[in-house]
Amino acid sequence: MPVTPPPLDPVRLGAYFALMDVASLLRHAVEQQLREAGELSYVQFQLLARLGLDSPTGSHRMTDLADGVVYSRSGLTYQAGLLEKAGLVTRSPSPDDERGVTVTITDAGRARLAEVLPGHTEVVSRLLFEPLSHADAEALAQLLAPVREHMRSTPPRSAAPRRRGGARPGGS
Amino acid sequence: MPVTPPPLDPVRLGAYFALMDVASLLRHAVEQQLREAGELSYVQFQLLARLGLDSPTGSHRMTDLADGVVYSRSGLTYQAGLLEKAGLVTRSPSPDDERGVTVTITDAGRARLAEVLPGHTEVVSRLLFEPLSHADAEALAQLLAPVREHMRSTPPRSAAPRRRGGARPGGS
DNA sequence: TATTGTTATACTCTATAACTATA
DNA sequence: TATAGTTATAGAGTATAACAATA
Repeated sequence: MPVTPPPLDPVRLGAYFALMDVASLLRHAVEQQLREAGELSYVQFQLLARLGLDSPTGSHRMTDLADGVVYSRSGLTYQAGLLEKAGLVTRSPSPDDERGVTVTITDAGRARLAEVLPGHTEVVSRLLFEPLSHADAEALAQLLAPVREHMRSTPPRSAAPRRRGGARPGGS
Repeated sequence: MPVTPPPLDPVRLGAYFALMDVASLLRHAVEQQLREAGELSYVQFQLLARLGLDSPTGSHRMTDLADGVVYSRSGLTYQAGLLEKAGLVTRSPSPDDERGVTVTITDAGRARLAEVLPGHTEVVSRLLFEPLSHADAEALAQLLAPVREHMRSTPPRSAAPRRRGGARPGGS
């Protein structure tokens, strides 16, 4: 019998809705730009960016790639499949673990990324950062960093995908 | 011939990705909760919340509802249709403008909202606000408020849906 | 037995364009 | 002619479950 939690105070409620609105509008704009400039979905862009910018080798295991980008394995397989079909990545069995698949960005993938990046930057700068000072941006980053870590380390509350029924939060 | 815009500095880049990550994780969690607790999508929840919490009368014109919640008219029609089918809202011709449609939340809609709200609050509190002080939340709200306004007032850059080809940003 | 990844499938959501009706 | 909304339709994306293969 869960006790009714205290409702969000107006300040937090406002912060929550502002966050969702801003992210939603930004994502919509960014997806449009990515689509028009390079036929990429945002998820595909994230995958390419991880491979091309984050990784020195240009490679990642599927599992590592999934982290934070996608919420189901099959979703990642789907997106990676699209990228592969477009010639932007290759997939090959991981050398050390035969179960694993290593995804590697191709030259075409890097080229596509480079093609898309300026416009992407432009949209983000214009939409998100135009009304923010550099100090604001820094403050924003520092506010959100611990939240991101917290979210990533917090179990999704239905951690075990093996359970059959799952806990139905039903109750009254 | 657009000059290559200056790339985002690391601070802004970090803020951007943190924002997108946080919002994405939060939305995912929230959608799951809404679905489990009340068979609602996030968009449907937003619509109900606007009608039930924002509006004193419990009514809104479609056009007003669309604002910021949905990016195409047909999308709103679709979601409003689902809500109506579920008995959570009603739709009727607007009294003053025969073209318009007024959407009104029903008692069942309010009940559903009340049913879902505690769990919703709980998820947001736990995921988003646990690592933030009240002052942090306030700072976040104040940083995002002008961004939201800016985004809302910035034309989507392809304002005219009448154009056929559209400008292909192609050319490298 | 646990983990990695794929496949099949079903479903939700979104967007475009064509259309109707009122202002 | 412009605006409000609906419909038809098509496509993209997601998630679940069953499956195969390796650790």
